[in-house]
Amino acid sequence: MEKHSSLRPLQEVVLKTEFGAFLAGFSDHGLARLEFPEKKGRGRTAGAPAEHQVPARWVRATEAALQAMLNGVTPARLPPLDLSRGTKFQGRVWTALQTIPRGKTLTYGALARRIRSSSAARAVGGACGANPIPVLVPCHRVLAADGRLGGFSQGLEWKRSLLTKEGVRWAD
DNA sequence: AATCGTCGTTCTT
DNA sequence: AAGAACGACGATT
Repeated sequence: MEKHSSLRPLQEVVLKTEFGAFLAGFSDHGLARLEFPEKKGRGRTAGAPAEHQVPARWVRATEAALQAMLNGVTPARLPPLDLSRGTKFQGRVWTALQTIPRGKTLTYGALARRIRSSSAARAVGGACGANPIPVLVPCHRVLAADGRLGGFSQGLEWKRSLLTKEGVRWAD
């Protein structure tokens, strides 16, 4: 068995969507990272040299799931997710995030309580920001306690867009 | 609106 | 190996 796949580089695959080209990073265990489209123009033309080393169904599942999520629809199924690359605490947060259903939200504080770290709301925010698979691991469903959006590492526009498509309303 | 408590992570010694 | 600094926070004043 591999001693620690953490250092091994991920196999990168470009995912073209109607919202731009995302970059998926796969480990031996599944999807480990998802990068958003580059800001201006400059699409991802990457040669994806190692694409053939990634199971085709993982790629297909990722594409389909991403496509669904970007349209506010719950994916029928997800590719295997490899969330093993974070700290223990981050792992708990990322796991908890996956239990928030479409159309629902939690506050950072509520999420903290859910993982039994009731006073760690702020740290939870940090872990959300470190979420390696945004969108599929729905960190956009976490709002601030005052009903406002809170932050989003990929830019608040994405958070607004995703939540709107999921029918969620928030405070300005 | 300003301040302070809290806690995991990251940067500095 | 500590300690300081830093946030996608929250409660208080």
